[in-house]
Amino acid sequence: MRYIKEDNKIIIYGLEEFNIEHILLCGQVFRFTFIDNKWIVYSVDKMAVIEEFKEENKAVITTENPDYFVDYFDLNTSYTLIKENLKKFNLKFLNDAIDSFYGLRILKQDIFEVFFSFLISSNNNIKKIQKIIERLSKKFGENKGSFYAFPTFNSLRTGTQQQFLDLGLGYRADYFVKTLKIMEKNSLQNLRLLSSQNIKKELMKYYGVGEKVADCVMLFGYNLSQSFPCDVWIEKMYNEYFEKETNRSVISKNLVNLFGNLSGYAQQYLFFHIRTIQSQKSKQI
DNA sequence: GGACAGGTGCGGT
DNA sequence: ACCGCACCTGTC
Repeated sequence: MRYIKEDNKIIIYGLEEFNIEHILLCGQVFRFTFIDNKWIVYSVDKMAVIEEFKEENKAVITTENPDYFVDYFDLNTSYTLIKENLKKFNLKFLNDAIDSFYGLRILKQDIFEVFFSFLISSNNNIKKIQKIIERLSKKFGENKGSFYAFPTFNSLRTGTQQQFLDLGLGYRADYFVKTLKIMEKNSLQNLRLLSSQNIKKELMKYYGVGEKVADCVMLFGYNLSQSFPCDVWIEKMYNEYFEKETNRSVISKNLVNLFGNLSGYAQQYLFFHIRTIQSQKSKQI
């Protein structure tokens, strides 16, 4: 895939490695909207407008921060290579998933935003998570004119349990209060320097962070692709295509052993695939 | 109404 | 270590 960076835009040639719907709808990111045939993506205090031109096989990203979004969309990584390597496993359902969601990419998101987004995600669905984050940004984030920035730590730590409850966090309000308290001493940035095993251990010390959320933060925030977040959907997939196993920790470990540093990519293709199949099934009924 | 959702912490073994 | 259970809240 080739791209050209200009003052206020990035032009991407080759949609086989960049499909904005596949990128945004695979569950890794929550702040985006679709207006007038264009996608708008928000990251921390920045925004980008993405428009695809299928007939010309190109996409145009308009933004005041092209450098930031080249990194955010990980445009210097070849997904053609990743897909080739994943296909070497000769798993039909994985190959089908890759063919269906060919233009998917794992975003390099801000660690703080990822952390708190996935702290909300426990026992929760994407739509609800998006609404909570929207309200959270409006309440605690900086007003940027056309949108609200994701809250900063200093802003969020002024929040009370009642305020978080009012935003619809439910029992996760407690996760926020306690985790923000812990975070006054340990910063997320410092964890970057540790081994992946220790990062996971440290992440799980925060209240409300279990293995699944930790794996998501590792994959989407620290870009450690040797992570395979296992939720109900991956569990279903594993039981259907691999073997019967109900312990999600075991499933995750087995899949990381199989896919190595391609785990995160395999997870995204498979997750999207199994969820799409499931929602098609429920529409038929 | 009641079951369920993209998990986690807690209290039992 | 390994289970089973309760849990806010919106949606079907």
